Amino acid sequence: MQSAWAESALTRLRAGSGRTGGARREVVEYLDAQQCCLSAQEIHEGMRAGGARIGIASVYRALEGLSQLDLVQRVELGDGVARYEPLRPGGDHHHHLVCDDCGKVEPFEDPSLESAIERVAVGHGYSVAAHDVVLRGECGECRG
Amino acid sequence: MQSAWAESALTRLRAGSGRTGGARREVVEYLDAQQCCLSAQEIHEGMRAGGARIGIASVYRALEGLSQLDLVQRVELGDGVARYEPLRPGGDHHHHLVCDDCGKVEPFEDPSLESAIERVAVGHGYSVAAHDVVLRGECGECRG
DNA sequence: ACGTCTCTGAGAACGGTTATCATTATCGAC
DNA sequence: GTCGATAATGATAACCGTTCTCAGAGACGT
Repeated sequence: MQSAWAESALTRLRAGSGRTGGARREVVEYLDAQQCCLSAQEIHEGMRAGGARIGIASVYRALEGLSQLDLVQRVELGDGVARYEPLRPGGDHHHHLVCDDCGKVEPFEDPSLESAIERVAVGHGYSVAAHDVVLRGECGECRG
Repeated sequence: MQSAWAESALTRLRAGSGRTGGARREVVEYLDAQQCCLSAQEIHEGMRAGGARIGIASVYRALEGLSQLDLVQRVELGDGVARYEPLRPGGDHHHHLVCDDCGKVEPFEDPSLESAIERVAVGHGYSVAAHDVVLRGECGECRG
């Protein structure tokens, strides 16, 4: 059973070069089961733990291809590692709250934030393809 | 002639350990003359080009200290390198527009964006210490 | 000026990401 | 189904930004 996202991702990847090897398909399926962003290394370890014999290079290649097709969102949370998450059409567009203490990452969405961003982009003559908003601080638990 | 920011930065760096070597002072002075964000390597090269015999390690150390004191803002634009810019009190709090084509980085500020962020933080019980907003796309020139 | 202790700078080490390359697997043609 | 061309794969090396190490230099109190 595959979601519409996974199906679309495989189709569009295949359209690029005519072929789809096993590695890219497995990456798509693994990503499809995730809720929030993961680093390339986490994806690699998770897939190996699940029995896949995939190489780290293939994970990066798959993510690069998916990113260029706007099928995954590349997210930088400020710790120097890139994270990735599926970009489902019309779906749950969100950003991230990061706790500096415990490292917890929490998604959020806010329509007024989105409209403010859109206003800025238009006002500066930009055609904005992507935007990241990262809030860092202390979460409720760490504040005690 | 030093700005209030440079003076405050040197005073507060000195308060930390009691001493201020030449390297940190030169980094502060160099940063003080900048308009927008620079990477550590750009800062290093710029200072060497200006005749300073500073090592890259000292640049990173100075930036780390300044960052902990909230005297510089660390900015990630999504290309995997950290950039830094002076954080002047009460001043021009801004975020960045990045052109995917020509690489141009342009600052912007938007009060309604700030208030939307503040609302999100409060709503999630976070005490937000910092936030980054990065918009990526094509600038007016590259769109033709 | 002296001694102590921090800062400094060169280079090594580190970790995430990208490039290389021999091998494997896919897909169309037959 | 088999074959051949060719893209994908995975192990490893290379790369690059950042951090660590350490001997030597410099700053500060006396």
